[in-house]
Amino acid sequence: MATISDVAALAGVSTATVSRALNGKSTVDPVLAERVAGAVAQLGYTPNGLARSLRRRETAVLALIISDVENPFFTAIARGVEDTAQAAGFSVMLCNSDENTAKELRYVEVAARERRAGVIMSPTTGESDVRPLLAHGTPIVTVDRRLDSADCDAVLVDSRVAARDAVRHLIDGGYERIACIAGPPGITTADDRLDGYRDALHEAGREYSADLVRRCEFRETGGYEAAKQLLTKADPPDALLVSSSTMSVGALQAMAELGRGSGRDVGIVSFDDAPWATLISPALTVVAQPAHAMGQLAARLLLDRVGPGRTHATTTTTLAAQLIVRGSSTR
Amino acid sequence: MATISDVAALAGVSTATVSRALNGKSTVDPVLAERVAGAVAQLGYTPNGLARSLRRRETAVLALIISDVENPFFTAIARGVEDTAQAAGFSVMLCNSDENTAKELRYVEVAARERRAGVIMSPTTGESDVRPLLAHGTPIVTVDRRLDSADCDAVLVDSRVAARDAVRHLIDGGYERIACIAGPPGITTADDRLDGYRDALHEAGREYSADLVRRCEFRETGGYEAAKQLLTKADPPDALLVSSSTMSVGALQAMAELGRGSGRDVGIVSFDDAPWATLISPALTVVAQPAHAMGQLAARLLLDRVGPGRTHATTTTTLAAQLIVRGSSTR
DNA sequence: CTTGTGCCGGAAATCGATTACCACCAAGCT
DNA sequence: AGCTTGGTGGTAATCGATTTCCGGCACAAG
Repeated sequence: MATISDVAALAGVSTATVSRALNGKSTVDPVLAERVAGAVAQLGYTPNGLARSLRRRETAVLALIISDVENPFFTAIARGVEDTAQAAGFSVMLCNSDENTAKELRYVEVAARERRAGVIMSPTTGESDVRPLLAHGTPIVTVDRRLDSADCDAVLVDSRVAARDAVRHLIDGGYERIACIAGPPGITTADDRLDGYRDALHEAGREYSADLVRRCEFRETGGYEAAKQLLTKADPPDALLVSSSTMSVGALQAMAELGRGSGRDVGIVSFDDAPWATLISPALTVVAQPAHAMGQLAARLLLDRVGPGRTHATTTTTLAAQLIVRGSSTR
Repeated sequence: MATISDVAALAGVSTATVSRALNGKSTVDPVLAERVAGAVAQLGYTPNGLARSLRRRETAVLALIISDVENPFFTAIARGVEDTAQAAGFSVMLCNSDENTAKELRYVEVAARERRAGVIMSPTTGESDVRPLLAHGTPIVTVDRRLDSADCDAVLVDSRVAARDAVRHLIDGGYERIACIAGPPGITTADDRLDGYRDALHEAGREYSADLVRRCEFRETGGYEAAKQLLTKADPPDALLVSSSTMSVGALQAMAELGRGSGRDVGIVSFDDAPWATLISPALTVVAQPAHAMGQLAARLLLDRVGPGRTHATTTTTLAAQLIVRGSSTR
């Protein structure tokens, strides 16, 4: 493995000159620069990024901690983050927390230990432990979910309003018993969406009933179980507000098994637009979230804080979600 | 930022002892170990992973270079890789090459520069440049696609046979003019699937016609355009073999726009099982690939090569895909 | 001709850990 | 008693780059 000393020896200069020639910081005699370039090529020298980062006390790597890369919503965020980061010369380390605070903390510790330039996370809970990062002054930006345990930039969607609007839409459509399949307690978006659901019922003068609420993981099986339970009750709901597209896959499967068509029999509105939403019949009404843009923005905010003393006040950006009405929410 | 020297000073011992106490390599007097632990806690010390990696000449980070995290097939692979890596104490750096050899090479260089422990990649072409990795002896495992430019472990699916079987199935179902929507030339799976398509036609004594083949990106828009072109021909096909679920979304959209139902009007078999495959009507016949298992296996193979002189012969594992017949391929 | 002013490149310090090597001490053996 | 042995812990080298500091040289001004 060629090192900078090997290059220096071969080029007949000092390591300092090699470094200067390669980084173009200070001016170097063109003749020497040429010799260095030749030696680099001849040896196939690749600078050791670890040594460089150690000396410079900075890395060009961001960590992205999300709950699950298999969830298309987070995938779109990841894509936005990666696009922006890579354009700025940064790499992205991907971490799946699986909504598990222990796993999340482990990744936070790794990010701190490896001196990542910054961290973008969708925290499992508002109280997730990020002290290892705070101790190092590593900038943090949260995306999709709030973090109360630290003061940092946040890129959110107004889930509560979006959920309220979705339920209003169902109410306007004539649905009488609207149920809510919500995410696990403690996850800020899950709680917010449930609050929005309540808001809409309240506005319409309807009673809120815990009977019509199921809380489960943001996964297909969660949606399946929840929908099955709800629809096999003695007095089943005639509409569902589902908190993610992954859950909707399960919910729609349960409906199919039970012979309930969407729209006419059971109205359904799902969070997250999915590519397949228009392929099913009737097409799925969704609350589309600007996931890719969220990722991009989060990355930009984070990159703004990377580097020396960039400590402006923290910001919270709340983007609007868009209700896209299709056939599944009309009779 | 507390360093090991700070800890040593506070505990009244040398840095060597701190290191030994923390890493449990050599035995350390319990009294001193206690003092070290106290100092660590008091200072909130986190070891600098860069310094450690530099000295140890090894890192606990794998790079995963795939074309697109938004493609569920690759996402599933990523998940398999991450699960296995994280269980072994490794982190995963995610890179999107976008089927772009320049971008791919950039990531290969980063992986080499940052001395990643190993690289798992789905190369854009069989000739992708991985010399920077070879120069460092960084182990490589390819997943889903072959790499001819280096001798490394590979985890593949027998795409050719799978495609052949899928087309056979369509032929048996009575379809007469079967078209193929294939991926870009140069991508090994794309070429293999096309070969399999040819094999089946040949076996059945049918003529191969380039007219019935479209090559496009593994994306929704690619599938859309290709299907639209094929189905608006003077003599349109009555069945489609589509090379990925992302393309199928587009193809199904095109079919819907043109008023062609799947199954009866146009038979369709798609690579990659998708969660929504059973939600559409008729349900989509697919060639399911064991993506998660592929990721796990690739990670295990890679981890087997990480570390000193683990240089056993390279292996190629070819997994079978499974044809899951549903309604979209029967009249 | 001397002094001042840049500029360039080399020597060496530095980043923060791990680890080779050695000094020291206590215990065991002849 | 003297020597060996084994276990501990400190000193300093080391990983491979970047960067500070300084010496030497060239050129301009006085």
